[in-house]
Amino acid sequence: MSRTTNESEDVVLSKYQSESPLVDESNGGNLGGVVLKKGPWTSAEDAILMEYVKKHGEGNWNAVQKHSGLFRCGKSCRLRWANHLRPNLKKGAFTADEERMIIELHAKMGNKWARMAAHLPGRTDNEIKNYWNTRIKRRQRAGLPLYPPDLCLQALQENHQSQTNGGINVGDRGHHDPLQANSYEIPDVIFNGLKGNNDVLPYVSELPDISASNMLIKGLGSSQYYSFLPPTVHHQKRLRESTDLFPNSGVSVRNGFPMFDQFQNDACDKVVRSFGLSFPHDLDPNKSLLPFDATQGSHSLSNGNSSASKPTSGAVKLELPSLQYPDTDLGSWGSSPPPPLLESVDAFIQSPPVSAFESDCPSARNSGLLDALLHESNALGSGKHHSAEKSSNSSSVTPGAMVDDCALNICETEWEDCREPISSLSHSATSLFNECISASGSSVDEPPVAETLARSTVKLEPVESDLIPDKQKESTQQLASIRPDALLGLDWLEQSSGCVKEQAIMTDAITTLLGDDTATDYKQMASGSSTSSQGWGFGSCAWNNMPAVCQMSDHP
DNA sequence: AATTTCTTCAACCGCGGCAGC
DNA sequence: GGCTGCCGCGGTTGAAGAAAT
Repeated sequence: MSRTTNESEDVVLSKYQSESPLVDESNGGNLGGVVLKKGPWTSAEDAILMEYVKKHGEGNWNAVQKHSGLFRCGKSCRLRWANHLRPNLKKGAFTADEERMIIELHAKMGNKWARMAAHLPGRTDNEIKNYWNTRIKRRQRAGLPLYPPDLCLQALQENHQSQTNGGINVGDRGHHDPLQANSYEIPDVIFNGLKGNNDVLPYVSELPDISASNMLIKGLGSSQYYSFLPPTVHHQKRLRESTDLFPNSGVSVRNGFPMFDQFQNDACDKVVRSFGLSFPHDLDPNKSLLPFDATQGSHSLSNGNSSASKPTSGAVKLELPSLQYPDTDLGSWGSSPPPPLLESVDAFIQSPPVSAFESDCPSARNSGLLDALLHESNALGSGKHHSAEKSSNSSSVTPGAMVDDCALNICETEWEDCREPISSLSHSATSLFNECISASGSSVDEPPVAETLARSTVKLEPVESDLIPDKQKESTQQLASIRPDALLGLDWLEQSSGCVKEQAIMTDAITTLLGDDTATDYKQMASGSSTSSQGWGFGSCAWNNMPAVCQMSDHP
């Protein structure tokens, strides 16, 4: 849609110069006393610009104003040309193919709109960007994952198979074939990308060779706590939104995602994307490395204070969060409440780093949380004769080793902050979990799951396990692996607090909120997938070993 | 029918990279 | 090496239209 204004066609440009409020009087907008116009382009201006480009070709945009009499800055001209006047521009809605392409490309590249546009002839970066943002917003509002739930389930099954066959190969990447990989194993290269994306995840900068991906990324990439969640019956509004999104879809959401068929054989993609985390591939598909890219699902995630603190309702406006996270102030780290780790993860999810294969990653900033942790670890470790050295020199450290050996002890004061029940950690985790739940089909009309869960988690009310139906107990055990607090490695806190039974509350809440059917589904799926706590605990495991700002301290 | 709210997208802004001087 | 100007990119804004109330 071009919003070229039609006003008095043959614009008397001088009119704008003198009268229009849409003049750029800012620096650079006033070239030699000429006030440049801003705002919507008129068709006359378009004509002038087109004429100019015909004569002089593209480029040298700043000369446009001089030579054509167009009172627009070069930037504006370039933009207008590139987005609207350029020949061969495709107008109209994106085709299914294009949509699929965008999704794929975004998974690979993150928010590299221009690069994505290069793969979509006739489309502009702006169009793609707008499309993506709109899509994210829509799906976010709908509480839907970017990717169809059934793919999550399938991925889960496949993952289970792979786990059954090969077990979890945590930390041993030496003989790792990425293509055959455990879907959750994210190579360290991801963190190389992270290091380059300080705005997004500043806390991992300058990480030594610790396999941070083991700590963090697996948790995010892990889908157990998401994909096992039952398929859903969307409530009306959400259903409408999803059908809006995927016009071809019937009741089944799956049908609305024809474009994902090609991902069917890529469990990794499915798992990750189902969770709303898209891991950009190496541009070389053969490598199939998975630089961390998490895009969708990011709003609940990224908005650390959204879901948990407010009832989830249709009225809740889920805005795209600003990515402008304040710079980390390590100086105040020790005293400032909750380490913004998950928020940074949230931000990270929102604006995934580009593949580490891209060379344009800026250098890391030595201001990372994990960096700080490591630093402290080293300090403490040297005192305690812990093998911090080991961790810092190892390029592949198992999560367990991380905890056992790394000595990344957080001082108690820091942990005190973490314990704050309504910390951003719990918020984020709850948001995350809420995302999972809602994506699984709970509707906005349903009780606010996350809030309920959060309350459960926060209150730590003891519940007699005897009061919990067996089925729920089952679920409880399963759920223990997927609870947001578990994901955050908070298990030990509860245990140390004598609140183990609180898990039951979670299950109770889940069962209540999801309803019997879905709860049953969930239980079936859980039991069908694995009875091994390790299998189900993978996500938990990952999260338990995650940055564990929370965990690394005095864990017994 | 009027008003409000939401969605979309064109355009702007600021920043960084690069080249030329 | 520093400065300047140009270009391109990605994030954000705000007007216009659509949908909901």
